[in-house]
Amino acid sequence: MKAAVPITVNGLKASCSQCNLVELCLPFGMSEHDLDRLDELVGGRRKVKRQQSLYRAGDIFEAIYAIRAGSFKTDVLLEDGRDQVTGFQMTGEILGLDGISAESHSCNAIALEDSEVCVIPYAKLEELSREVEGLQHQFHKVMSREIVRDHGVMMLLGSMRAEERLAAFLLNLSQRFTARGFSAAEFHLRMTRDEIGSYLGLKLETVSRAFSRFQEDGLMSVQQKHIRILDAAGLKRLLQHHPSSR
Amino acid sequence: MKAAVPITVNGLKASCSQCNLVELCLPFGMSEHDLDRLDELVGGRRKVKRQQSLYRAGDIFEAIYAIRAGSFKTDVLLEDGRDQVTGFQMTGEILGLDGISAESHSCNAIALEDSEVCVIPYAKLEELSREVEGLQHQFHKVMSREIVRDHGVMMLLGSMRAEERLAAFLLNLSQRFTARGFSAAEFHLRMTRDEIGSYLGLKLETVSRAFSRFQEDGLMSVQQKHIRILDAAGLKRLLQHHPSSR
DNA sequence: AGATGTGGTTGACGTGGATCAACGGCGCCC
DNA sequence: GGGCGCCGTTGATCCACGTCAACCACATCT
Repeated sequence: MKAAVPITVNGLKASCSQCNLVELCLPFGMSEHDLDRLDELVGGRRKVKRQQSLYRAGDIFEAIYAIRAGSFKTDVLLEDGRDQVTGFQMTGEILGLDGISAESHSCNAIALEDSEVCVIPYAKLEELSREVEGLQHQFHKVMSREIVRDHGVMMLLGSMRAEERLAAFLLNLSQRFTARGFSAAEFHLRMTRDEIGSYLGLKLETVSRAFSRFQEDGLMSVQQKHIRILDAAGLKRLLQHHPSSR
Repeated sequence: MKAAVPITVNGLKASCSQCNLVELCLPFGMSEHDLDRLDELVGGRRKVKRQQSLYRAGDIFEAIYAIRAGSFKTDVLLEDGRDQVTGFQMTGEILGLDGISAESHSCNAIALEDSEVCVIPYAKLEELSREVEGLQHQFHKVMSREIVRDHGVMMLLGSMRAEERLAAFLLNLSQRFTARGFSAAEFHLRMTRDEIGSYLGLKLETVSRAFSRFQEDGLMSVQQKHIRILDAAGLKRLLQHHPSSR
């Protein structure tokens, strides 16, 4: 439990070289030597309470953010009120890359739980990555990874059926929890059925039914947001088959 | 009409500063001074015939490409044979950004017509963008724009109905043709109904029916791949309404 | 403990788009 | 110039998912 602290930039000097998330975050793969130079990179930290936004669509773009603790969703809105969750982000992942192109953000980033981010002023990032080759390279990789990830989601939305989508989603979560040292099989969903549905292009009832189906089939146990995967291989098998390979 | 030339890197010295696509391509927004430095950037040109690939998923990543003439599609494949078109690219647009993250390409880039690209060796791009601030900034914007574009497609795939998807697609094409000095209303589709369907997460029959519907409703005239938009405002109106705002 | 609200589950029913099938237009190539 | 193959159109039918509605589980507040 953390003490209650107002949601502001705080003066605490953040240091990438000291951070235990270095293996997951922007500096991944950088040399010790280059890493030392990053101490000037992080402008500060910022806490964001559950349901509050780190930035909103239209905000001018000044910084990107590395998640230090907690998790977020990003979503985009259409004029007519429809919205779509474009991603869920966890510790070590980078938020805000969408803002570079238009110098203003194009989506909302909202905390799914009380969270904390490192603020990386973009001007400083560009400046430093002109000097530190490793940083430049890693930053490009992070952006490219985001593009590849989005292609995966497009694949999912464009050509998978409901249960396949949910299976792919859960396996992806599981793998990301594993990378963070948590159990691959048992975890707590931070988002609602509605948010999962929005991300997967499904209605919340369909998501709920797919969960029930997986449970009936012995693939997993589901109690509200608490998930335990019992048969990961079975879930993977769901993805290998054509939708209607009659 | 160009003379037939074998599909190889040719020795022709490409020059961004002389290129009439500069307003659309990577150097967009760069100063005259910075632009001069780009002459070392482009490694050469490469012609790609219709249906041939510029690169394939799994190829090691060495360069990104700027389309000088023609157009491409990119697609990703699932193990089970399903595939999904992730984008259509036209002159001035950049291909290959997906390759940076894993140092190998994650999708196929296939020419929709006989095309030509500028080859931009990635190592050289990183090197030069450490020296030329304008280039660094523009490159980041191009990557970010790709991310924003992908979010738009996710929105489309996740929350629009068939006719809305096609309308959005056509309006997007129209706008990109306009930016290239072509007619906003009348153009030639370079891709098949099947490819459009794959991109939009629909079957080719559904795409065909939506075209027929638009024609019946007087929104456009369609003759095979030749499209004329008669009522752009009507198409836009299709996008403003909820799917089932009963 | 009871009231209230948010999120999740489940059932009954409707529908948009997939599937299956037949056919038409057009270019290409022997 | 006739046959072949690809692409596109259209109709009939089916089904996965959406919609609508009722109900339940929990958390929070008083």
